Amino acid sequence: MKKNNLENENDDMCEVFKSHEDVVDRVKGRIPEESEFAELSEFFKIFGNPTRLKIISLLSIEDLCVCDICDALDLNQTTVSNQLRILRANNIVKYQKEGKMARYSLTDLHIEMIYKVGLEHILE
Amino acid sequence: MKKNNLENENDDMCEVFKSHEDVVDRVKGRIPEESEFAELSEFFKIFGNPTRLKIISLLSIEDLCVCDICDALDLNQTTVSNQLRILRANNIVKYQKEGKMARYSLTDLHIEMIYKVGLEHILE
DNA sequence: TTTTCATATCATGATATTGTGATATGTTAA
DNA sequence: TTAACATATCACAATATCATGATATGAAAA
Repeated sequence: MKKNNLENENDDMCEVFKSHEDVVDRVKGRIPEESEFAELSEFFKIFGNPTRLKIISLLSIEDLCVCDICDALDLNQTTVSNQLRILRANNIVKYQKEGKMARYSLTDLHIEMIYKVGLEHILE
Repeated sequence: MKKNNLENENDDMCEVFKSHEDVVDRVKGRIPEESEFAELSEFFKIFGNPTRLKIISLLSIEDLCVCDICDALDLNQTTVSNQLRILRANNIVKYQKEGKMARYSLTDLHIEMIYKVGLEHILE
């Protein structure tokens, strides 16, 4: 039994979880699907770790082999390799084998953009 | 005792964690400080949860009260309120009290940009 | 007052993520 | 072959995060 009378346009009451039905209906139809939110959150989760961010930061300057990343960040090889695996699995870095070495680079410009807008945000 | 001879410019060996010293020295000087990576990863961590992304997605369409968010996302009030607290603490949403209600909105355009670039990335 | 409602905080068990030691793989040099 | 090296994978203890029930706060209505 909902109110049909519109005698007050600025009625801001939510009346026990019934909320503003018109507003709710409008926005509900304009957001992505469940599965896309799941995928997107997995993607952003990758940026939520300082080690991975450092790797992304380095690779936004130039392509590097695993060994150089370890050295530049003063991290052990297992740690870097593990994080690179996660970055690869999430399509954030790619690599090219060169003999014994693996040269890593960022997958595309989206990655660099997100990293830089984030950095801008926290520095402002 | 490092090699000084440059007889081979394309020498790609890393010689046991000594890596490519010139490259490493160059990039090391161009990345942010430890504390900034910590802060930035905390910031991005917020985007790494589907519930919070949904809230961000809704608020990128229009400002909403807690009740509307619960209803639009079919989530219980505690969950939404908890995530809003995290979003507030991380400067991702702000709110305005209007009587009993709290009307939430995104803090600034960076948030919307990051959300949208991420969505673009996973949809391509 | 007291009641009702919108929102916030606390506490917790379930689950996920972290860095790292041990070890494996695969490539090149000897 | 064997040895040395660059990188990858496995396993796990320590830690962090999640959703949610119980409860608190604070504003407006009665």
